[in-house]
Amino acid sequence: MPEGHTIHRLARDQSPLLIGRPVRIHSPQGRFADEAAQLDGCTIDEIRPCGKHLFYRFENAPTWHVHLGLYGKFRPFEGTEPEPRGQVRAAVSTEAGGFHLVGPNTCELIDEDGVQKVLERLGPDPLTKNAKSATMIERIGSSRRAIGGLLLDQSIIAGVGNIYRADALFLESIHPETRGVDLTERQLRDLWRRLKSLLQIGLKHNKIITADPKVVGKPRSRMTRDERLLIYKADSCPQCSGPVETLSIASRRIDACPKCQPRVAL
DNA sequence: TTGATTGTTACCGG
DNA sequence: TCCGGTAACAATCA
Repeated sequence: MPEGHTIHRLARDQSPLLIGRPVRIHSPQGRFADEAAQLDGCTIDEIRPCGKHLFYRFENAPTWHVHLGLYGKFRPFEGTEPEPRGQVRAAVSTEAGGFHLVGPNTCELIDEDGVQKVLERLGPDPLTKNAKSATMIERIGSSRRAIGGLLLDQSIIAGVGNIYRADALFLESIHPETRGVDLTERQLRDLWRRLKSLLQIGLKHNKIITADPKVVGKPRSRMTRDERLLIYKADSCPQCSGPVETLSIASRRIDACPKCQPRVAL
Protein backbone atom coordinates (compact mmCIF):
# COMPACT_ATOMS: atom_id res chain seq x y z
CA MET A 1 0.00 0.00 0.00
CA PRO A 2 2.65 2.43 -0.98
CA GLU A 3 3.20 5.96 -2.02
CA GLY A 4 6.71 6.78 -3.24
CA HIS A 5 8.31 7.19 0.17
CA THR A 6 7.56 3.53 0.98
CA ILE A 7 9.44 2.38 -2.09
CA HIS A 8 12.48 4.53 -1.38
CA ARG A 9 12.46 3.31 2.20
CA LEU A 10 12.38 -0.32 1.09
CA ALA A 11 15.34 0.27 -1.22
CA ARG A 12 17.24 1.97 1.57
CA ASP A 13 16.49 -0.75 4.14
CA GLN A 14 17.07 -3.71 1.84
CA SER A 15 20.27 -2.48 0.20
CA PRO A 16 22.75 -3.19 3.02
CA LEU A 17 21.34 -6.69 3.46
CA LEU A 18 21.15 -7.73 -0.17
CA ILE A 19 23.66 -5.84 -2.28
CA GLY A 20 26.98 -7.43 -3.18
CA ARG A 21 26.31 -10.99 -2.11
CA PRO A 22 24.56 -13.94 -3.73
CA VAL A 23 20.89 -14.21 -2.81
CA ARG A 24 18.54 -17.17 -2.79
CA ILE A 25 15.34 -16.57 -4.70
CA HIS A 26 12.44 -18.94 -5.16
CA SER A 27 8.71 -18.82 -5.74
CA PRO A 28 6.83 -20.87 -3.12
CA GLN A 29 3.59 -20.93 -5.07
CA GLY A 30 5.10 -21.24 -8.52
CA ARG A 31 3.78 -18.09 -10.18
CA PHE A 32 7.30 -16.67 -10.53
CA ALA A 33 9.20 -19.95 -10.58
CA ASP A 34 10.96 -19.71 -13.97
CA GLU A 35 12.09 -16.16 -13.32
CA ALA A 36 13.20 -16.93 -9.78
CA ALA A 37 15.32 -19.81 -11.09
CA GLN A 38 17.14 -17.37 -13.40
CA LEU A 39 18.01 -15.10 -10.47
CA ASP A 40 18.72 -17.71 -7.78
CA GLY A 41 22.33 -17.50 -6.61
CA CYS A 42 23.01 -14.27 -8.50
CA THR A 43 24.36 -11.08 -6.95
CA ILE A 44 22.40 -7.82 -6.70
CA ASP A 45 24.35 -4.74 -7.83
CA GLU A 46 21.80 -2.08 -7.07
CA ILE A 47 18.27 -1.61 -5.74
CA ARG A 48 16.90 1.41 -7.52
CA PRO A 49 13.63 3.10 -6.56
CA CYS A 50 11.80 5.43 -8.93
CA GLY A 51 8.34 6.69 -8.14
CA LYS A 52 6.42 3.62 -6.99
CA HIS A 53 8.66 1.23 -8.93
CA LEU A 54 11.57 -0.87 -7.65
CA PHE A 55 14.35 -2.22 -9.86
CA TYR A 56 16.69 -4.92 -8.59
CA ARG A 57 19.70 -4.89 -10.88
CA PHE A 58 21.66 -8.14 -10.96
CA GLU A 59 25.16 -9.00 -12.02
CA ASN A 60 24.86 -11.18 -15.15
CA ALA A 61 21.07 -11.51 -14.95
CA PRO A 62 18.02 -9.50 -16.03
CA THR A 63 16.56 -6.77 -13.84
CA TRP A 64 13.74 -7.66 -11.49
CA HIS A 65 10.95 -5.05 -11.74
CA VAL A 66 8.44 -4.82 -8.88
CA HIS A 67 5.42 -2.55 -8.47
CA LEU A 68 3.31 -3.17 -5.37
CA GLY A 69 0.06 -1.73 -6.70
CA LEU A 70 -2.64 -1.21 -4.10
CA TYR A 71 -2.12 -4.36 -2.05
CA GLY A 72 1.40 -5.63 -2.48
CA LYS A 73 3.81 -5.75 0.44
CA PHE A 74 7.20 -7.02 1.52
CA ARG A 75 7.09 -9.24 4.59
CA PRO A 76 10.60 -9.25 6.06
CA PHE A 77 12.02 -12.05 8.19
CA GLU A 78 15.22 -12.67 10.11
CA GLY A 79 17.13 -15.93 10.04
CA THR A 80 15.36 -18.94 8.55
CA GLU A 81 12.55 -18.41 6.08
CA PRO A 82 9.10 -18.94 7.66
CA GLU A 83 6.20 -20.83 6.08
CA PRO A 84 4.67 -18.66 3.34
CA ARG A 85 1.35 -17.01 4.17
CA GLY A 86 -0.98 -15.56 1.53
CA GLN A 87 -0.04 -14.99 -2.10
CA VAL A 88 3.76 -15.13 -1.80
CA ARG A 89 5.08 -14.45 -5.30
CA ALA A 90 8.76 -14.52 -4.46
CA ALA A 91 11.00 -15.28 -1.50
CA VAL A 92 14.42 -13.62 -1.31
CA SER A 93 16.96 -14.47 1.37
CA THR A 94 20.57 -14.45 2.55
CA GLU A 95 21.99 -16.16 5.65
CA ALA A 96 20.85 -13.20 7.74
CA GLY A 97 17.25 -13.09 6.55
CA GLY A 98 15.15 -11.83 3.70
CA PHE A 99 11.56 -11.17 2.71
CA HIS A 100 8.43 -12.59 1.16
CA LEU A 101 6.90 -10.51 -1.61
CA VAL A 102 3.12 -10.76 -1.31
CA GLY A 103 0.53 -9.81 -3.93
CA PRO A 104 2.45 -7.34 -6.10
CA ASN A 105 0.85 -5.69 -9.10
CA THR A 106 3.96 -6.16 -11.24
CA CYS A 107 6.66 -8.78 -10.78
CA GLU A 108 8.71 -9.39 -13.90
CA LEU A 109 12.18 -9.70 -15.37
CA ILE A 110 13.18 -7.08 -17.93
CA ASP A 111 16.33 -6.10 -19.80
CA GLU A 112 17.95 -2.67 -19.83
CA ASP A 113 15.66 -1.49 -22.65
CA GLY A 114 12.70 -2.53 -20.56
CA VAL A 115 13.97 -0.52 -17.61
CA GLN A 116 14.39 2.54 -19.80
CA LYS A 117 10.87 2.15 -21.17
CA VAL A 118 9.40 2.18 -17.66
CA LEU A 119 11.52 5.17 -16.64
CA GLU A 120 10.60 7.15 -19.76
CA ARG A 121 6.97 7.02 -18.75
CA LEU A 122 7.62 8.51 -15.32
CA GLY A 123 7.78 12.19 -14.45
CA PRO A 124 10.37 13.51 -11.98
CA ASP A 125 10.43 11.79 -8.58
CA PRO A 126 10.92 14.36 -5.79
CA LEU A 127 12.78 11.78 -3.69
CA THR A 128 15.38 11.16 -6.39
CA LYS A 129 18.54 13.18 -5.86
CA ASN A 130 18.79 16.12 -8.27
CA ALA A 131 15.26 15.57 -9.60
CA LYS A 132 14.17 18.57 -11.63
CA SER A 133 10.75 20.11 -11.13
CA ALA A 134 10.82 21.76 -14.58
CA THR A 135 9.11 18.87 -16.37
CA MET A 136 6.30 18.75 -13.85
CA ILE A 137 5.80 22.50 -13.87
CA GLU A 138 5.73 22.68 -17.65
CA ARG A 139 3.25 19.81 -18.01
CA ILE A 140 0.86 21.00 -15.32
CA GLY A 141 1.06 24.61 -16.45
CA SER A 142 -0.07 23.70 -19.95
CA SER A 143 -2.88 21.32 -18.96
CA ARG A 144 -6.57 22.07 -18.65
CA ARG A 145 -7.08 19.05 -16.41
CA ALA A 146 -7.78 19.44 -12.68
CA ILE A 147 -4.65 19.64 -10.52
CA GLY A 148 -6.07 16.89 -8.30
CA GLY A 149 -5.96 14.52 -11.26
CA LEU A 150 -2.62 15.72 -12.57
CA LEU A 151 -0.86 14.92 -9.30
CA LEU A 152 -1.92 11.27 -9.53
CA ASP A 153 -0.58 11.00 -13.07
CA GLN A 154 2.78 9.23 -12.71
CA SER A 155 4.00 10.60 -16.05
CA ILE A 156 3.78 14.11 -14.59
CA ILE A 157 5.21 13.49 -11.14
CA ALA A 158 6.27 10.06 -9.87
CA GLY A 159 5.63 8.74 -6.39
CA VAL A 160 2.67 10.88 -5.32
CA GLY A 161 -0.44 8.97 -4.25
CA ASN A 162 -3.95 9.72 -3.15
CA ILE A 163 -3.15 10.96 0.36
CA TYR A 164 -0.24 13.22 -0.46
CA ARG A 165 -2.10 14.85 -3.34
CA ALA A 166 -4.89 15.85 -0.95
CA ASP A 167 -2.62 17.09 1.83
CA ALA A 168 -0.20 18.94 -0.43
CA LEU A 169 -3.06 20.83 -2.11
CA PHE A 170 -4.51 21.67 1.28
CA LEU A 171 -1.19 22.96 2.60
CA GLU A 172 -0.77 25.10 -0.51
CA SER A 173 -4.37 26.40 -0.34
CA ILE A 174 -5.18 25.12 -3.82
CA HIS A 175 -8.60 23.70 -4.65
CA PRO A 176 -8.26 20.22 -6.22
CA GLU A 177 -10.48 21.17 -9.15
CA THR A 178 -8.28 24.09 -10.19
CA ARG A 179 -7.06 23.60 -13.76
CA GLY A 180 -3.32 23.30 -14.30
CA VAL A 181 -3.26 26.35 -16.58
CA ASP A 182 -4.82 28.49 -13.89
CA LEU A 183 -1.93 27.96 -11.46
CA THR A 184 0.96 30.39 -11.34
CA GLU A 185 4.54 29.26 -11.72
CA ARG A 186 5.10 30.32 -8.12
CA GLN A 187 2.27 28.07 -6.97
CA LEU A 188 3.69 25.16 -8.93
CA ARG A 189 7.17 25.64 -7.53
CA ASP A 190 5.72 25.74 -4.01
CA LEU A 191 3.64 22.63 -4.74
CA TRP A 192 6.74 20.72 -5.86
CA ARG A 193 8.60 21.77 -2.72
CA ARG A 194 5.65 20.76 -0.57
CA LEU A 195 5.31 17.33 -2.15
CA LYS A 196 9.03 16.78 -1.77
CA SER A 197 8.85 17.78 1.87
CA LEU A 198 5.87 15.51 2.60
CA LEU A 199 7.53 12.55 0.90
CA GLN A 200 10.73 13.18 2.85
CA ILE A 201 8.82 13.25 6.13
CA GLY A 202 7.16 9.97 5.14
CA LEU A 203 10.52 8.48 4.23
CA LYS A 204 12.03 9.49 7.57
CA HIS A 205 9.15 8.18 9.67
CA ASN A 206 8.41 5.26 7.39
CA LYS A 207 4.72 6.09 7.30
CA ILE A 208 2.38 8.63 5.84
CA ILE A 209 1.65 11.43 8.26
CA THR A 210 -2.04 12.34 8.03
CA ALA A 211 -4.90 13.47 10.19
CA ASP A 212 -6.34 9.96 10.42
CA PRO A 213 -5.22 8.43 13.73
CA LYS A 214 -5.64 4.91 12.38
CA VAL A 215 -3.18 5.61 9.58
CA VAL A 216 -0.76 7.64 11.60
CA GLY A 217 -0.69 5.24 14.52
CA LYS A 218 -0.40 7.81 17.25
CA PRO A 219 -2.82 10.25 18.87
CA ARG A 220 -3.36 13.56 17.14
CA SER A 221 -2.50 15.34 20.35
CA ARG A 222 1.03 13.92 20.19
CA MET A 223 1.70 14.89 16.59
CA THR A 224 3.94 17.79 15.75
CA ARG A 225 2.41 20.78 14.07
CA ASP A 226 3.60 19.68 10.65
CA GLU A 227 2.10 16.26 11.14
CA ARG A 228 -1.24 17.57 12.26
CA LEU A 229 -1.94 20.17 9.59
CA LEU A 230 -3.44 17.74 7.13
CA ILE A 231 -6.88 17.13 5.69
CA TYR A 232 -7.12 13.65 4.20
CA LYS A 233 -10.11 11.97 5.90
CA ALA A 234 -10.22 14.72 8.52
CA ASP A 235 -13.57 15.36 10.21
CA SER A 236 -13.09 19.10 10.03
CA CYS A 237 -10.55 21.51 8.61
CA PRO A 238 -7.45 21.57 10.85
CA GLN A 239 -7.00 25.25 10.03
CA CYS A 240 -10.47 26.85 10.21
CA SER A 241 -12.46 24.00 11.83
CA GLY A 242 -15.01 24.29 9.03
CA PRO A 243 -16.62 21.34 7.24
CA VAL A 244 -14.50 19.29 4.85
CA GLU A 245 -15.68 18.69 1.31
CA THR A 246 -15.19 15.19 -0.11
CA LEU A 247 -14.78 15.07 -3.88
CA SER A 248 -13.96 12.44 -6.45
CA ILE A 249 -11.20 13.29 -8.91
CA ALA A 250 -9.62 10.69 -11.17
CA SER A 251 -12.12 8.23 -9.67
CA ARG A 252 -10.56 8.54 -6.23
CA ARG A 253 -11.51 10.23 -3.02
CA ILE A 254 -10.01 13.61 -2.25
CA ASP A 255 -10.87 15.92 0.65
CA ALA A 256 -10.61 19.68 0.66
CA CYS A 257 -11.64 22.67 2.74
CA PRO A 258 -13.81 24.96 0.58
CA LYS A 259 -12.83 27.93 2.74
CA CYS A 260 -9.05 27.43 2.97
CA GLN A 261 -8.78 26.08 -0.57
CA PRO A 262 -11.04 28.47 -2.49
CA ARG A 263 -12.12 27.63 -6.01
CA VAL A 264 -10.72 29.99 -8.59
CA ALA A 265 -13.30 32.10 -10.36
CA LEU A 266 -13.53 31.10 -14.02
C1' DT B 1 -21.37 -10.35 2.94
C1' DT B 2 -20.48 -5.53 1.55
C1' DG B 3 -17.93 -1.70 0.75
C1' DA B 4 -13.78 0.70 0.70
C1' DT B 5 -8.99 1.13 -0.44
C1' DT B 6 -2.00 4.97 0.08
C1' DG B 7 -2.77 1.80 -7.71
C1' DT B 8 -2.73 1.34 -12.77
C1' DT B 9 -4.40 0.65 -17.33
C1' DA B 10 -7.55 -0.06 -21.29
C1' DC B 11 -11.48 1.36 -23.39
C1' DC B 12 -15.40 4.18 -24.54
C1' DG B 13 -17.84 8.39 -25.43
C1' DG B 14 -18.62 13.39 -25.25
C1' DT C 1 -7.34 15.37 -29.46
C1' DC C 2 -8.26 15.81 -24.81
C1' DC C 3 -10.22 14.25 -20.88
C1' DG C 4 -13.47 12.09 -17.61
C1' DG C 5 -15.93 7.96 -16.38
C1' DT C 6 -15.93 3.09 -15.85
C1' DA C 7 -14.51 -1.52 -15.39
C1' DA C 8 -11.07 -4.78 -14.51
C1' DC C 9 -7.42 -6.66 -11.84
C1' DA C 10 -6.23 -7.95 -7.03
C1' DA C 11 -5.81 -8.41 -1.68
C1' DT C 12 -7.24 -7.22 2.73
C1' DC C 13 -10.00 -5.54 6.43
C1' DA C 14 -13.74 -3.46 9.13
